[in-house]
Amino acid sequence: MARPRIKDVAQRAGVSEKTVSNVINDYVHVSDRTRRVVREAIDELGYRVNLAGRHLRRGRTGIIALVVPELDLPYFAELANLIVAEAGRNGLTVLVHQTRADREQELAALDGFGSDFAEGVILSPLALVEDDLRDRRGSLPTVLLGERLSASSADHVAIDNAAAAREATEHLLALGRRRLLVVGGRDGDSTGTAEVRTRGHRAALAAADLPYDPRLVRPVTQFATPHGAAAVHAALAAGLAPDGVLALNDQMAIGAIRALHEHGLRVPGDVAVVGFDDVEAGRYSVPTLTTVAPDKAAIAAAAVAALVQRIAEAGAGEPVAADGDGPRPAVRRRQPPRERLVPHRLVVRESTAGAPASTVRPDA
Amino acid sequence: MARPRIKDVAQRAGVSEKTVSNVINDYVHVSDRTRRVVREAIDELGYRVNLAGRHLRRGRTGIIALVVPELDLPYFAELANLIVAEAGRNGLTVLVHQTRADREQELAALDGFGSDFAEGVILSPLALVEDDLRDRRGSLPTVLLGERLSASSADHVAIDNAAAAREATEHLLALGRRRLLVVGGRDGDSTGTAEVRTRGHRAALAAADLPYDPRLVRPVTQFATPHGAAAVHAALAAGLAPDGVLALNDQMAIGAIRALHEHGLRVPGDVAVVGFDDVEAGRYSVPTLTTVAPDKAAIAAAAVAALVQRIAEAGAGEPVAADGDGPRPAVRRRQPPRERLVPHRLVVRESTAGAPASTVRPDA
DNA sequence: GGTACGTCTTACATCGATGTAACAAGTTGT
DNA sequence: ACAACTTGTTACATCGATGTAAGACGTACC
Repeated sequence: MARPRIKDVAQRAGVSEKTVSNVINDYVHVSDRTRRVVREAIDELGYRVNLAGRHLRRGRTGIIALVVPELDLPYFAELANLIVAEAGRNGLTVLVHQTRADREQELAALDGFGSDFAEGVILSPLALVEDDLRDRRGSLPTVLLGERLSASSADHVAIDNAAAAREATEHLLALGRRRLLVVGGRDGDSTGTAEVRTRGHRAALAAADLPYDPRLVRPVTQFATPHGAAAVHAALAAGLAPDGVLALNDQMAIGAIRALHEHGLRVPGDVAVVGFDDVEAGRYSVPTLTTVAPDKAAIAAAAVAALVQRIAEAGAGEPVAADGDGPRPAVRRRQPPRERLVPHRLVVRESTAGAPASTVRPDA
Repeated sequence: MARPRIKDVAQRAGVSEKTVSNVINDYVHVSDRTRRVVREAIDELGYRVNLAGRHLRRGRTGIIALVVPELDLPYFAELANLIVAEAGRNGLTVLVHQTRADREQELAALDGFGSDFAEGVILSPLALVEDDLRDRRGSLPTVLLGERLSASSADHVAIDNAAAAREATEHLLALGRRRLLVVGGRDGDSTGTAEVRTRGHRAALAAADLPYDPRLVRPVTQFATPHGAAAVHAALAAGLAPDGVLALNDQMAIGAIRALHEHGLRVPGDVAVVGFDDVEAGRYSVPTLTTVAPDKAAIAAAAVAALVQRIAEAGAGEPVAADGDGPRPAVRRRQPPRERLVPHRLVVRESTAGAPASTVRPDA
């Protein structure tokens, strides 16, 4: 009736509980006969190991948290996808949380949600400020994605946003576009994604000896499709007549294309559009979307690798499974935060090239 | 150095471990003074409850698994989003897994991934067949989404797919369209999504006294954008000249629009297109997409509610936290599987209506 | 004043799995 | 045949938190 325990398996197989445990964990010194008998008992009872018990004893849960602003933003969905897979390869299970860009939620995530369930956190912060990260007592191993928080004590994984924005802008300039609208852009010297990309954009303008018009930089409250559309509507209504759009993510680029369409402007004929992220939707939109493609698999791999290493470092100082009172292992020493830059490339498609491309054929 | 335990808090506060536990769990009979002292000790040490220990003792983990084919399919991402939120409201944490439509993975999910960590599973099956669900010994509480498996012992939540497909088809017929291509359709009498929707489509044709042309039903191997595009390419290449497309999800509809565009056909002028799922991409595509919109929030709510109930039923028969050897509670009796239909509605947009719609403005 | 009761706190056992150390058996060498 | 190993198995303590039952303390009432 109730779920069988190791004790039940042991009784049925006529061995001790520890022997069953040894079989389950592929301990070497178990005779083949015993092993077989235990396996049979396990099968007959439908026994499955209780992770609560195992985790308690082992001191490890094998669970990490992935914390993103919105899971239904395609960029984060695709990234979550890759991170779950990568974590699986490392024997870790991923708990996905979303914060809806709420600072309290992001702080809770850093704190392991008030418990020490997760062993580490991969966090894509939006609302946090640097002070939030300065002195975190709980100090759950943490890796940050995207936004950089300079004062932080956590590792950070991202593309070179300034260089990427600069390349995207140079691409538009090379096409002869001169009045470039930056959708989601924001002036300032903070380390936020919007600011860093805007600085890259300005660097490209400066390098080409072109003037910078602040009115063409349109901040948004969210990097979402409707906000991209609204920014374009507002810009056009304000009499600005852009011939190019640098949208700081693909969602906003798609919104921008939509808005341009509603104003009777052709893309790329009248206005060329570039996005960021290379989400799938941009590969099948009309027109297809030129975009800065981060190597998402590399981001996932780097983030998981960094977290695994941090967890190992943190665990090294703790008496994880040391019975008795032997001497403690070497004292843990916290390593300084690491910065990992991941490659990106500009993928040119119809929204800037104008050349018709054929849809990829699936299944041979 | 090492993470503080209840024992450490107790020592610091000068009380017993149980008293600390009582404070943490808001037990009533604790004096205000003691409560305050304990709270201070907790704060000073940065104590956080260890969930492994708590779960072991309580016999519950508060974790459910959500298992979907692909997290980066927008439909599942949006649904996951809602389910995570809904589960949170019920005090449950969600572990997200993806199966990539692999039968082994789906079976592993039903089995709780070989452990009894999760208390229940919400599964969107693609590769499972009915026999897989017939006699599951582990019998983790399970709720199925989408595909219906008639012989199953699990609850099921979905929209009325046949009725929805019928309504979508009737909409196309009402516009005067007569040669309707069914992208992703499939003849047969199974309970798979493709078959059920195709039957709904045929019912609409029959009700309108229109002939059924099997060549216009194009099966696909995956409900993904490129497959939708490929199906349209193939149909046009085969000389079929549809004036309407019923794509069985929005991803394929977007692929279909893309393919039609490449063939110089206008949407909806030459060909009207309807999709399923109402994903965000369809609200900002050019043209915007007419689609069958399932009430996703209702799906999430129904799925979580059903699972919560199943978990409660399953737990009722187990000696969850009964110390000693008192009499067991009443024997658990398994309830028959429940079928929950969730509302849907047809959202008419440009891809069939042709009337220009204005982009929604965000932020007031 | 003494008893009965209510409030607050504690000692202890327990959830399930596993590391440690000890102990049977069996093997090898001399 | 006996010591010195190796191999296979077991008893027991333990991870951290909490339910149970019982004890300590205080108050109220007769």
